[in-house]
Amino acid sequence: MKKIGTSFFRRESEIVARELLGKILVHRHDRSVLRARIVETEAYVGAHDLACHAAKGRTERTEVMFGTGGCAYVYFIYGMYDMLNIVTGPKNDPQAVLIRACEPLDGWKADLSGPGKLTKAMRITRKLNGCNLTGPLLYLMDDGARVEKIASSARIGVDYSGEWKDALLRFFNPTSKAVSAPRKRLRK
DNA sequence: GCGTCGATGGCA
DNA sequence: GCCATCGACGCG
Repeated sequence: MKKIGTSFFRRESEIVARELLGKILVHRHDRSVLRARIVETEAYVGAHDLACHAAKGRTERTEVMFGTGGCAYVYFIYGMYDMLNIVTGPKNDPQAVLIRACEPLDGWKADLSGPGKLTKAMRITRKLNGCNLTGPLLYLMDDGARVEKIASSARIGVDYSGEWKDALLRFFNPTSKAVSAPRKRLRK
């Protein structure tokens, strides 16, 4: 069981999105520790990716994505949900991986089968935007677990993104029951 | 089991 | 006026 370090995050988001499957997300909150295994991710591959928020330019909201990989990008959407992303790649290359679903660990009973559900249950909010993922609060662990097979599909909810809407940049563990709802759109 | 719809607020 | 969402509701 080892904590994941900076070099892991400084690579392309597609690679990181695949490798994050099976890794453990840890949030130390109040006096408790919330842990969950990642089973579904999406890669947003850069400013040229029209589904990536950074395609609309460098703004206060997207600023974190322009930093070096290894920080959290947490944004608020639909007036009620926070989305957790992991910034990847080098400085000034805005890439990120959206964490879409996890399985709770340590006997914790929670439904983490969706990006909004998982942040709510894990108490992850915009206050963690910009947080360094190699720090003590929010971080990732590798316990050596291997994901047998990785399934892919188009990303969810990005129909507005032209030719990018069909890119196979959603990755998930097909054996997990915690994968978010639109399992159907999988196309191998 | 499906499709549709409304909640709700920050952002450009 | 959009949204990297979710749960409730109506159907039959």
